[in-house]
Amino acid sequence: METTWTEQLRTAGLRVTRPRLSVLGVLAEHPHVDADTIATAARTVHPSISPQAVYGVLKALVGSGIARRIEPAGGPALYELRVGDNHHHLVCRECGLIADVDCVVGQAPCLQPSDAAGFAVDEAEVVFWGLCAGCQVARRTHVHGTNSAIEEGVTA
Amino acid sequence: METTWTEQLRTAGLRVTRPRLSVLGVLAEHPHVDADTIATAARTVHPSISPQAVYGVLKALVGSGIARRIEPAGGPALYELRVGDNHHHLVCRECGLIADVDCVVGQAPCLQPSDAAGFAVDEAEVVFWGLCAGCQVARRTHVHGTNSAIEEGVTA
DNA sequence: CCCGTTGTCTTGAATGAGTCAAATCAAGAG
DNA sequence: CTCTTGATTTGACTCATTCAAGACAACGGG
Repeated sequence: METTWTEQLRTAGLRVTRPRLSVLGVLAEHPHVDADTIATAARTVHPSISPQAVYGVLKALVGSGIARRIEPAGGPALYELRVGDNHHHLVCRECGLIADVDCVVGQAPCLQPSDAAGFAVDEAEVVFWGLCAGCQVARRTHVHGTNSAIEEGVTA
Repeated sequence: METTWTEQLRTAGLRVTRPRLSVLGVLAEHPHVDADTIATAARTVHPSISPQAVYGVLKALVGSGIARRIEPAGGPALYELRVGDNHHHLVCRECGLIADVDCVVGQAPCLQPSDAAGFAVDEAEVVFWGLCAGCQVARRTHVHGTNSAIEEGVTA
């Protein structure tokens, strides 16, 4: 898996650079991260990387279909490497945790709204909002404090 | 319809003020508008209204369930008065036009992902991305210019 | 193995949506 | 009419993201 990054970049017509490999490394470890977290994490392996380089890399990756950008309401954009399999997301209202959901309907699922109003639909984006397991427990225990750590744990 | 705004505000425990009625007026005429457009439009009827007042009003309206906030990726937040009927949206990639879609599956539709991963889901948000009728024509006519006017037309 | 081209990264500044805080103002109860 | 309290104004500020110019490095050709 790891060794294909170089090939993937080359195939996409992109040069293989340190910043790009660093960002890909971070994305592989953390399924859903924002640009700032990527920058911080990437710096442990490539200290001189700049925030703008991260934005540039991400734009290139998204543009060539290697990564995907998701923008949950009320937060910064997140990036993930899982592309092309039309999956959706569960977002925790409390802590921001994100989990993947495979599409309920099959391959091209929600692509048919009841009334398309003349639109040529090419993508259906589905976001499920709710409370993750951890935050449900925290709320039941009446520990109403905000455990707002945005961590990645549900990878399965 | 118009006369109930006052009642709606009172029922929600909110004071009936000029800025609030102005914003409600704009929202009633334009199904999906961003805060800045609301401010501009509201100013034709209440010239002294400030942008921050609009944000405050919108927050109050959303908080009490009178309005709904939607945040399409890559653009500012939009507001609409249609609430509580669990409908979704069609967004035009080209011009930003937004149309409503009634839910395909019924009342509480997409609320059941295939694998909830322990989440307690309380809302499913669906966004269909594509090209509106107008932009399809424009593209076929090889008029590849950007007709980027964000207007409301599909209210039906 | 070195060199030049060209795409990429760095540095620094700017934009735009949205928020926060203090002071003023007015809705509506008494 | 007056007072209380919630709403609005004004102004400064944060944060994510983008733009621009110059320095740098990947990699194909010599």
